[in-house]
Amino acid sequence: MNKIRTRFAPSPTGRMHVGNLRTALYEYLIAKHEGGTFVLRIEDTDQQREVEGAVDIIYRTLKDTGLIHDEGPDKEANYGPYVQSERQEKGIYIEYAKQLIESGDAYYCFCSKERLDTLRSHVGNVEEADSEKDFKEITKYDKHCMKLSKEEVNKYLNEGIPYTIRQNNPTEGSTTFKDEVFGEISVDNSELDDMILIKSDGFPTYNFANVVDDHLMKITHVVRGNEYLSSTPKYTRLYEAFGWEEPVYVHCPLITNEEHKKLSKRSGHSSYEDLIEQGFVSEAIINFIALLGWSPSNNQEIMSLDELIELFDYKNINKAPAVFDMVKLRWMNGEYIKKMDEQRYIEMAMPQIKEIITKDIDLKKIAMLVKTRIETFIDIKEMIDFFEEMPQYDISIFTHKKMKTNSENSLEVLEDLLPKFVELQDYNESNIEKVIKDYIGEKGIKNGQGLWPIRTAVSGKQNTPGGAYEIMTIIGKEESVNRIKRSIKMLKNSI
RNA sequence: GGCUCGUUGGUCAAGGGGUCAAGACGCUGCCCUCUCACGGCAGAAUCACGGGUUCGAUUCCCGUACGAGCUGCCA
Repeated sequence: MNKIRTRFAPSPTGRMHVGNLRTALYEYLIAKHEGGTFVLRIEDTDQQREVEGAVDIIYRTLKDTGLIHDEGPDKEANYGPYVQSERQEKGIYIEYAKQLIESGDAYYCFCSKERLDTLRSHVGNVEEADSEKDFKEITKYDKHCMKLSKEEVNKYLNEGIPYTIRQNNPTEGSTTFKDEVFGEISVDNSELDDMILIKSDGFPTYNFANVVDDHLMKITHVVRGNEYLSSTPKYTRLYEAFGWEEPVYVHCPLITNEEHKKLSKRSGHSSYEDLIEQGFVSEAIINFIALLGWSPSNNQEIMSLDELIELFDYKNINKAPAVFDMVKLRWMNGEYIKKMDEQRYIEMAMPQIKEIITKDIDLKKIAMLVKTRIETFIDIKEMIDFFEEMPQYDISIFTHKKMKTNSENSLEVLEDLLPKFVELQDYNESNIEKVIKDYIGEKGIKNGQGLWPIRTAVSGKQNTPGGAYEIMTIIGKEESVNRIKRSIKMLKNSI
């Protein structure tokens, strides 16, 4: 059996869409599972849409996610160039297109945009239409230019009239292809439009370049989104016209938003970069999208890239579209943060912490306090603001039913303990704990009755990461004492 | 509109002619606990509908409904 070769063929139009990332992931996994080759090819055939710097984003994303390609523009091997505009310059596509013209499987088309417009027929009635969907244009080229004689074609060519080259599809019979996920699919040839192979600017269309390059680069498995399922029969015709062997097709189910619509740029989490900016971890993103439309036979959910390579089998990719569930991604990200080794965690958490805290206190300790409490790094900020500055708060939070606390007994605890903290020479966590524990023991009260008032007094919040000891240690003696004094004052005023 | 595809809890999903229809997220409750979180335990919640085939259909077939994708000199 031939060695598997898959390819990731993005067009450099901006950030990496998660749908594309998942396709890249599956392509990588399919290749690596079998020890095959993963190729990167840049499809920059649309000069209009090309965005500067987008190629760098592609490189960076693949590197950051660990989807390392074996061949590509930066890793030339035997099948280069790996950039379609460079291949176009070499005349590769036009050469193959002409071959098709020779065999009668393609033809020159000189139709103007205006003529093409008149071909569009409207379906539905504007007045009756509920939405634009109900009023759609349908187009199918009428093979007008196929009737041109060879002389006419040459004449137009010599005159420099702009032209495209179109595929000549049969109008009768049907075309069948096999997809590994969706099975056999047949379409009537009458449905097949004579799609454009070479655009009037000389560039190939995506569809044509794809077929030519995949063949030339010996790609064995074509993995792509389900949105290409409908155009695949036209690919089949192309392979047939060339007499080339068709690759194995693996069409992946769509990824949708909560509204079950194809994930769009507007969704806010549609690109890898968006997700990173929102505090997600690369590994978690990869893990999560791997599970969108696929699951391993052992039912494992948390998987490293290596485990994915081991477990991945495209035979059990799903057909149904999958909703991108932000809530589950958040959970998974939290799992990765909890498991993360300390050094890397601190490194990633620190920028967030420094945005909130300017004081010279133990930031690392704060970081460790929130490690099991966050799902994304962005979550840190709102949790730790009280370390920087005591928030405005209402004394009603001293009252807690389960802790059996209220303003009166909280005041008592604070007044009893304040002098002890003031006296405390070595103000560290274990000493603070000892003071409080001793006091609780002497008074014969529950832990909660002693600790709730203190934690509340030094934080001004009902919920905090960490308990009284940790917070007091971090903010230090002076600040602790000041905050307790302030709370005592508030309590006195209200009683 | 046409073509193509899809439909197991709210979401991701396993399964597949006879099951109490896995698991995970989320949700609810309990335990742990100085709060929140972590961790542990428990619970509610699913085979779109209608016909077949069959002793038996969530599973196979056909329709219907609903949803989605495509219908570009975009990819």
